[in-house]
Amino acid sequence: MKECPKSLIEMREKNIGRLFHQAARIYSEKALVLLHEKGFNDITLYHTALISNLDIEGTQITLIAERAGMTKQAMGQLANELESKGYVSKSRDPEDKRAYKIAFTDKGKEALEAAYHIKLMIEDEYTQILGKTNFLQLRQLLNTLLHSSP
Amino acid sequence: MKECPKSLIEMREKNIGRLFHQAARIYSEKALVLLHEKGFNDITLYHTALISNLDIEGTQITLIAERAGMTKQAMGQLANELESKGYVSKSRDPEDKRAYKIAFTDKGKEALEAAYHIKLMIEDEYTQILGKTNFLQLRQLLNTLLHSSP
DNA sequence: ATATCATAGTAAAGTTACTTTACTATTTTT
DNA sequence: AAAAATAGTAAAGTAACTTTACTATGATAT
Repeated sequence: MKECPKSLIEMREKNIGRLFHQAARIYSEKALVLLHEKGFNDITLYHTALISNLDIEGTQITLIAERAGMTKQAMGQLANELESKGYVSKSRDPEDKRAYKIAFTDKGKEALEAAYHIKLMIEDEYTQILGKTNFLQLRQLLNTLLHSSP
Repeated sequence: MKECPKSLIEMREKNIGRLFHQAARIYSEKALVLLHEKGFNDITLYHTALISNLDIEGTQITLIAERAGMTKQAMGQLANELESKGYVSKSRDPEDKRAYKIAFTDKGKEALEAAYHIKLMIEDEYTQILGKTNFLQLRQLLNTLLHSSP
């Protein structure tokens, strides 16, 4: 019978990976609830893969997919869904007849703006918990980690 | 035509929620690659929902499910998969004939130990990037955030 | 003691968020 | 003008779940 070091039991407590996951999940859930409360209740977290990679002046599906790190098929599907919900428009790119330009509709811009305010609200909440300096340092540390990790 | 404040464009850069997500994803992917390299290549991230909530002395399916925040059906399925892969055993709980006790096999304990070393390796890498004090503070700040956020 | 309610787990179907494979319509390169 | 690359679509498949519905056992209330 293999023995199991005590440390393995403690392992779960402070694991930085788990902390990242929990933090991410809590943030997402909170943001989504608030977005739904503001009336945009047909948006899921999946949709944000498109929304958060769409430029104001419009973007091709393949480029959005690349930015989001997913296939163009999946992004095409997302674009259709968000188009039918009225958040984005889909029009032929005049410079390339194969391509489409996905762009925000007015409703889409309103949702984006709502999302921005929610972001500010949550950051405010975190600042109140941690203090301004600590919050800024948390963000800075995460940024450093992500930019230096290959 | 709705106008779009400039700040919305910058919004994506420093969003703390996105930082959490990216950090979590990068950590997970790295950990999984290393675990596969150590020979445990039939484990997915999904499986860690069971593994990381299993006590050394064995745990009932329903309790693991509760800890992982998922249904007992899903956890039952996970338990069967990990049993067939040889990482956990499934035996009737002598104190409750309805229940099963899921426990690590020797192979499971080896995988857990490997996971522990991988955790240490990644933390070490992060410490080298950020410095010891900063790394510890990052973990502390995340802990504070998660424990005070309702 | 026994009816009833709760709990542990299973079975099967459905859903979401994707990927893979295979295709068409243009554009670019040669 | 032919060949190769690119933008997008279509349809099927997969992973990671949940929902609904069930059985077996245990706890509680009379």
